[in-house]
Amino acid sequence: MSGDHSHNEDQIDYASRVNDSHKQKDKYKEYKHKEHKKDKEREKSKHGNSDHKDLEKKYKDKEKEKMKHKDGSTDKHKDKHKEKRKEEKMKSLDGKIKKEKENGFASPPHVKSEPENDYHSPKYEKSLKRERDDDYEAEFKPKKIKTENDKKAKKRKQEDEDIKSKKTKSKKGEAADGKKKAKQEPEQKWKWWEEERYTDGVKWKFLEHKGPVFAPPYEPLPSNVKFYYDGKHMKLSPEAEEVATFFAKMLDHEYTTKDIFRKNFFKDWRKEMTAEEKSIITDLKKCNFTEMNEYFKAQSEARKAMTKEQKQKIKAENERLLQEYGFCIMDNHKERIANFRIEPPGLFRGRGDHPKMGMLKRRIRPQDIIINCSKDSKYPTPPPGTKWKEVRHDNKVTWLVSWTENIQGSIKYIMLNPSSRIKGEKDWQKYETARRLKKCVDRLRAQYREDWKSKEMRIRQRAVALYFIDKLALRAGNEKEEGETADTVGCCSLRVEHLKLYPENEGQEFVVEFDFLGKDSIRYYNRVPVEKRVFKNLQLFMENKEPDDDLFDRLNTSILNKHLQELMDGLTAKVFRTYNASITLQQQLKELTTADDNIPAKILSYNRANRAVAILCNHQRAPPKTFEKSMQNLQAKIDAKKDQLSDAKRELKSAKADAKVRRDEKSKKAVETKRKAVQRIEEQLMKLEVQATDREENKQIALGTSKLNYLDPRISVAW
DNA sequence: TGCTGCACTTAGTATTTTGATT
DNA sequence: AATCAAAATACTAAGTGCAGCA
Repeated sequence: MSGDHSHNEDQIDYASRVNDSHKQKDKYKEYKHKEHKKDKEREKSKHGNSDHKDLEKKYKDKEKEKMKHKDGSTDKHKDKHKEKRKEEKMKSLDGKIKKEKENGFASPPHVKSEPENDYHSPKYEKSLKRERDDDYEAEFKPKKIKTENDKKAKKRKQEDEDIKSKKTKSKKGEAADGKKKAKQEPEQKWKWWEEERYTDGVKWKFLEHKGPVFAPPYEPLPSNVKFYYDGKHMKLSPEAEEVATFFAKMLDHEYTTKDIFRKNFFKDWRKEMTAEEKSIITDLKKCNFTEMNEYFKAQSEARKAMTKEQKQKIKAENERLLQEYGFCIMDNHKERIANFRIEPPGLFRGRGDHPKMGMLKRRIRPQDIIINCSKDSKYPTPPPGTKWKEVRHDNKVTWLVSWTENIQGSIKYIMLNPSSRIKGEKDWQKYETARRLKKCVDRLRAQYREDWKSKEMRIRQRAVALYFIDKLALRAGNEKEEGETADTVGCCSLRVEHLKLYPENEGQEFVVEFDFLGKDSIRYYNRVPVEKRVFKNLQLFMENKEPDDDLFDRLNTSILNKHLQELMDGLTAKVFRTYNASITLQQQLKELTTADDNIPAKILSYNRANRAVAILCNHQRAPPKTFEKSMQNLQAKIDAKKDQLSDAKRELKSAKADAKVRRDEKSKKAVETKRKAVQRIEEQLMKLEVQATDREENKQIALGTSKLNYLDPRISVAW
């Protein structure tokens, strides 16, 4: 990697959501670190379903398999499973895998239900830590590592099981006490990543599910909750009332102050009114929803104040629903569905300056629903007296249910959970592609640098765009329909008005300033020095153009992607984001960690690295609502600690003085104790302070997204 | 070549749960 | 037991990219 591609955080300056101007006052500072957050995360990690971590394990295993193959096994399949079995010893599932293999994905037979909670030992990660000096690369190193690897794997498995079955709460120390008696797991996780994938476009052979769960019907308000128009009480028809409640529920939200939102809402609301209502209600400003609003607030208060039993009951009911509708059977396996509930009606909450915000999102009925399942499955039954729009059997797609949404006219789907085979495989592939990119990225970079000099405008534009995508991790930037969505852009759709060129800026040459709204109307602001050629090209591209003209007028995403496809199979613009996020993580980890750091220090480093990635990808969030308050609380804690510290110090002093006079064992001991106390408090204080800085720094940065979508779990595992 | 529709990933926010602390 | 922050999860909007068509 050439030097100018290292993404360091000072490249990226400050960014914020523009449509929320009060939130952007804080400058992005040099980030510091957080100690405990991750600490806790790892140390405890009780409840499973951390899909991500789960995946880490899967990848890990899969990789191991690959190594084995390289080691010269001939018959992939069998060997694979034999070895695996051996490894897993008595794990009770002998033959299971094999069977699956054989009857492939025939219809029903017996279905194995996967334990839905995939626990994942945090310790497991630790124990792996130095296992491999992995590189973010497709290179496997079969040799020596293998044996060691296997051993550890065994151990890890045990731990894994152990944790799983025990739901242990105690945070154990180091890996040492991890592997007690490994309990036998009755239910074995399905290791889809050890199986063959479908090749042709087929996504499954058998699919059975119960269909979606519809939103509960509207419950009219009690008669004492009134709506007033122009000061006068007015009883609304149920249809109009329902829509009114949508608005009433949002009264505290900024949305309801926005003109577009109000306008759209009012227009759609009127459509639901009776002729009479329509004739009376002509001005939203004269509508008084406060009683309704208060009613809903009271409702949610009441819900919070419910007794344990009541809460239990609701929980149980949810659980029942989940058990019944939350799973499907796909190719012999019971898999979790991500979103089995149909989106309830409400007001559309577009992000940024969305022209359609406030529009009524219709209630979805069975006759809007398309069911997808296999022919030989038991079809889901529509609610009594209703019909599905269609039942189809398309095994080239992964969705179970779809419907067309009325705001944008786009299609919504019900699909599987990320832990499912179908999603996991895709995710795995994504990182594989990114690894392949690593192998040829140098060549690609050389090429686009060359292309900056091309005689053809379209090639130059393509090359510069690619440079941005690579260096700054910009998104591709498909064009979008004007007026249908918020005005946001990505690389290919950048307009002249989105960048400023400075031949000279703060001591640096050829600085480009980006300022635009990207996905979700998150502001991207960055000032970055570029190479002279790029700069000259940009000047050229911007010549004689209006601010709202396209910067790359000879380029769009499909041209760019077509080009990328030629350079490397499967390469598209977004692969660069994955690649650069992952490589940044890896670099940062390398840079920040020293081999013999203690655990907290390592965790700290991991967090920093993670944050660097989030900054690179411009992942932001609105500062949490309770931010100010929680900050104050923390500050109070710090102050208290400080007091405590000075007290302790004083005590230490007097103890010392005392010891000097008395010169006996007892007083000496007392000094020691006091000294330790001071030390302890100092440590605690430091921790708190770090926490404070960290929280401040993290205010606007969202770490989750990168962790979830961009960072190859193998890097974390290897580390 | 451009357009559109579809399928799927990525994203931020809202809500719920957890677990630590007082 | 009450409170609160953080983590996990639910939700759904907003992207990407491809295929099929004219």
